[in-house]
Amino acid sequence: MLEVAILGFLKEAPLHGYELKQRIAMLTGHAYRVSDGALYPAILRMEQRGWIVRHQERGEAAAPRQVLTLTPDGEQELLRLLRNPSELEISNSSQFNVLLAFLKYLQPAEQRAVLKRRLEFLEGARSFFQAGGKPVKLVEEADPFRRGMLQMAISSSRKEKAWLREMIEVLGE
Amino acid sequence: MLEVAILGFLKEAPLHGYELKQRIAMLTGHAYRVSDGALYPAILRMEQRGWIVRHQERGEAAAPRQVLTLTPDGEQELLRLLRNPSELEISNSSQFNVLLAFLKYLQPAEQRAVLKRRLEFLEGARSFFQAGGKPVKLVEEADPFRRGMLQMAISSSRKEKAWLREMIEVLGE
DNA sequence: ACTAACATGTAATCTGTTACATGATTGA
DNA sequence: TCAATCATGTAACAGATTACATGTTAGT
Repeated sequence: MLEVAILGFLKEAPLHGYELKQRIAMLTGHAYRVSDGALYPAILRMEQRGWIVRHQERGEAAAPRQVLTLTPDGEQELLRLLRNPSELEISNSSQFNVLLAFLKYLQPAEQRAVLKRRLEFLEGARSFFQAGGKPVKLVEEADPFRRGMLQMAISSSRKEKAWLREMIEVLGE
Repeated sequence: MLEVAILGFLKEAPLHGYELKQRIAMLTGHAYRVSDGALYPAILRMEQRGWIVRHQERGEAAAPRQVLTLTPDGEQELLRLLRNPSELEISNSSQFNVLLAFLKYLQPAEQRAVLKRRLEFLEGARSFFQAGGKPVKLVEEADPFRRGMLQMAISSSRKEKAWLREMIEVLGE
């Protein structure tokens, strides 16, 4: 996820680490804040793999900025990651949203394939949420907190499925 | 998150590891599947800390089940975790949902405090989602994938805030 | 005969969190 | 003067992923 986000934002424009951190926080609605101890080692790793290069620039304040630019290899890696999402990236909303944020870089047929995988996941007879081990229907759930969860989950799932179906049709075949 | 889920489900009833895995998957709408390499070491850790005890039972098929029971210490730990959620657990929807699933074990005033923290997070002037570094309004977002993200995020956020306000009022003062 | 579900674990490796470490600029 | 924002990094530790390892039972 971190890697997709870094590569994705760098494809849009060269950025330095601090800026990446802010954009990732915004992208996820501040639900995920990258820590320095995750970000800077990740940048270093990706530099060593040849996906990004850095050049120094004097900072606005404080330490000099390490401006990061995507290499052709990095771009290929981004596309590869977007084309082949893991099960986690398909099933987890936050992870999937990161994919969605950079899906524009794929071809329509590839975009369609990713959206279809997400739709199939959501459509799967997964009857989520349960109390005593068995799936629970909204009306049967007595706990108001779980009722709330269920209600919100059902409503967002419905909305997302409708949107996915529409997009898949537009991207069309 | 894993620990809250394990302790929470075990407060409902003694369970073995495999069953815990299934319940956690259901709880999260299959968005999060605990791997064996995460679950069993976690169980061992929690046993060593005195939060759970195990007793063997012959398996229905396969290996003998290690049925896990919550100790009084484990129960205290669960309550402690529910009362003092981290920023991540407040800000991340999936994490927050796990809290919600076991919030019934807290006192109304404590429940209220947790819901209020979540509401404050959602209400914060965070203007989430962005394209070029600045917050973006729905109408200004050209990328259909990001538009979709934004739309769905706005709608679920609205729904959740309304629900939180209602619950907070019901829980009183 | 094979696959899925049942059931538990370990080991290598990777990644993340948290805390430490440093230091400049801007605004209250 | 103090806090916030800017800006980058390292180190100790905890935790997760993936693959390995083993074996049964029920259904097709």
